[in-house]
Amino acid sequence: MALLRGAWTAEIIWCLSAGPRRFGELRADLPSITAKVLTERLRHLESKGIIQRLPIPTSPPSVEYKLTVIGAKFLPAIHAIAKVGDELKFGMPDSEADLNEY
Amino acid sequence: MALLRGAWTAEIIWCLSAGPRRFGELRADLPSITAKVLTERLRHLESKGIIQRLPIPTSPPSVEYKLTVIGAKFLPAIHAIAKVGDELKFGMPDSEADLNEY
DNA sequence: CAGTATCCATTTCGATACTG
DNA sequence: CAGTATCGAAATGGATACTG
Repeated sequence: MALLRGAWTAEIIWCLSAGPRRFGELRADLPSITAKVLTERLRHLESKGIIQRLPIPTSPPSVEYKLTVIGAKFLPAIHAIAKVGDELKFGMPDSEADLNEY
Repeated sequence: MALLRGAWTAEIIWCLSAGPRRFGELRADLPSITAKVLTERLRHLESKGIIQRLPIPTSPPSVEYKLTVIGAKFLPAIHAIAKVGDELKFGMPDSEADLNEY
């Protein structure tokens, strides 16, 4: 949890789960994140070894971010979280949810 | 993620996954949480419908907290998170982790 | 036992403006 | 394009002391 801390963190990992992505693409994926916060989160995740930053020396410059092997280990957890989110947002079709009190 | 926000939140749900638990028991489970923060988290989780608070009119008074049906939906996600945590702390025995770059 | 009441430090977020 | 610089607001966390 300490590693997933902070707004957007899980969402960023989610976005990178489909493959490497550039800074601008991440901004587009996360419509309401600011450049400042995105940079903060990316730097944080990088410092924890969860993502890797790869500057590509083109002009204009571009930078790619990708999950590391360590970062990929979070995917099952992120998917599980996303699944709960969906269930709570849309409900489960043909649910038996209320049949068994926990 | 918004619902799991805050330190201790996931740990509290984890503690309640084995069954109802009283305030004092939760404090014992989470050795370094303060009463104030525990109360805050419990009230928050209650307001989101994730746990239920059941005062038991004894003397001295005791209060039980338990997961709601909604709260139980978080368990797969919490377990997945816990699993990653273990992997990162102790490493996977006989790992093939590094064979496939993500 | 199960909390409240204060106070304070730190972290985090967001908006806006600017740059190599 | 991919950031950085500032600033202020808000959320969060922790310590300590007190209570019905």
